[in-house]
Amino acid sequence: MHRKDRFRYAVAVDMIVLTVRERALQVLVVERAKQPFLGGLALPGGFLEDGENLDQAAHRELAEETGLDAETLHIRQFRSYGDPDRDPRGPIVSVAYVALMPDLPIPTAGGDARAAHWTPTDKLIADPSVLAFDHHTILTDAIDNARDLLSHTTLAATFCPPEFTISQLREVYETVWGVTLEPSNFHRKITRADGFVIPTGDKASSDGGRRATLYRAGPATQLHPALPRETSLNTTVRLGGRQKHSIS
Amino acid sequence: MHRKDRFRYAVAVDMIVLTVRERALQVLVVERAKQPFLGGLALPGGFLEDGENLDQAAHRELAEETGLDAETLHIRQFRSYGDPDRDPRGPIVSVAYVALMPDLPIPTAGGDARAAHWTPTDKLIADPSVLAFDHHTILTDAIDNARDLLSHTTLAATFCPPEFTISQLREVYETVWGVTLEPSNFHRKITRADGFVIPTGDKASSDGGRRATLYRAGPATQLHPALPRETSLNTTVRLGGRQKHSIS
DNA sequence: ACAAAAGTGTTAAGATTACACCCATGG
DNA sequence: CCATGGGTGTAATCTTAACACTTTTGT
Repeated sequence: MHRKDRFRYAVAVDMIVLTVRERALQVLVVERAKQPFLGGLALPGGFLEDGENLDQAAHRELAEETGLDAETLHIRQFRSYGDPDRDPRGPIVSVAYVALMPDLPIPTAGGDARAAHWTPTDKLIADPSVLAFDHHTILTDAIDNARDLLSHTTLAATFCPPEFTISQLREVYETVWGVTLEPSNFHRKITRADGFVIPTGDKASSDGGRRATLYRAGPATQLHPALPRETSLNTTVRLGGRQKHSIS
Repeated sequence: MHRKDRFRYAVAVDMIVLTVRERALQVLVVERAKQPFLGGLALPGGFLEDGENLDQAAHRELAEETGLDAETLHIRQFRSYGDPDRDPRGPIVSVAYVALMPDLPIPTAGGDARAAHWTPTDKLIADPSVLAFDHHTILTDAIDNARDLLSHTTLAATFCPPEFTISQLREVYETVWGVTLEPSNFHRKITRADGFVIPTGDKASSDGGRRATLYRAGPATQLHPALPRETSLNTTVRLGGRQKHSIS
């Protein structure tokens, strides 16, 4: 290690802001207003400013891009990307943050000309060339990670509004995992998991059906036992005369 | 975002190299050979070199500090630390990597004067001032993360040599979690989990007891169902006349 | 009344726990 | 032969999966 010939990098944060919206997992993307990739789609993000730490930069960027104060949202550092040629402008290390949020309207982007908007993730993942830089890789990694976390944490609730029904929570799991879950068993499992959800006392309004109890997120962060993604609760499908699991 | 007034950082990788050794979770630390913190203890690591990506730097640093080729080891990026004042030398973003390895002798450090040596983690965690920089925080975060991962992944096997017995694997869990597990039930759970361990056909040598079957790590990475850290398999303790769980 | 969603009951199958007990080995 | 650790058997208990069925709402 020779003195003083250290390589220097710009450091950026990139935000993967996910929500469940219209029965699809969607992510916030911006249209780039400058080179490189002018006019292309990218994850929102930006460079660290003087004196800022990583978390502060992530919160600031989220506020700038979405107008949302991130106090109540789940924001968490995910991983860093540092390939020397990942950005044509030069050596840039990007620290990726994942934010999970309910399906809120985005109060239009701030000072930046580019506006953020929701996009279904499956379209972005299917074509790796749609997103600029290495953002396709970052998005894919982040979604894989989020999917894993749903099973043994209570994170799914951060996709829901402050008060929600068990069915809304089930829709989150079903959408993110792309499975169908058995409503009655799901209901029992969630309501019995200690500290996952707590009833508010109110009932949701209904459109053709019994009114559901409203819950808010409880204090628990870990879900035990886990909600298995591949084996249980998947609804059975009858083909011919015998039963088969939809996933097996 | 004003053009060209980007803040620039040096980028370092820090390695949290963990093993289970002498019935304790131990970590590789080095004695610092220069300022700052000259003579103090720190996690091994170093700055990125020209053209290197993050993973390459992590592998290079591990080889330099331990002489070990990291092909077979489990190395994984963990998280990044970027507080502006985390290093007195200036703005340095550190990308922390966790490596889990069996209890191998460290073939003495390479070109660097400082030698790496194993240290029990509990001593380092108990006194936050022993480690230089923010390495106490980094180590604590990494260990918490590793503990969580053991329950629903097959990572515990990466603490074992290429061929190992179920008891050795059990010792890993017991040591990292600080619990006692019921040997017979643990045996069944592990051997029945699909793809976790596969028998080599050989038997281990014994010192007073039946010779144990040797296994090597299987292809599975996720463990299902998970090994619960808090509730099950913990051995019961008899006090007075009735049973109590050691953890409950 | 009817459809549709919420939620409870029930039963068979499977997993977990605690512990008895047999097996193999070194001293 | 006996202490020690490896490993199987087993019964009580708990959890899960599947689905029938009741409750509550809007149309």
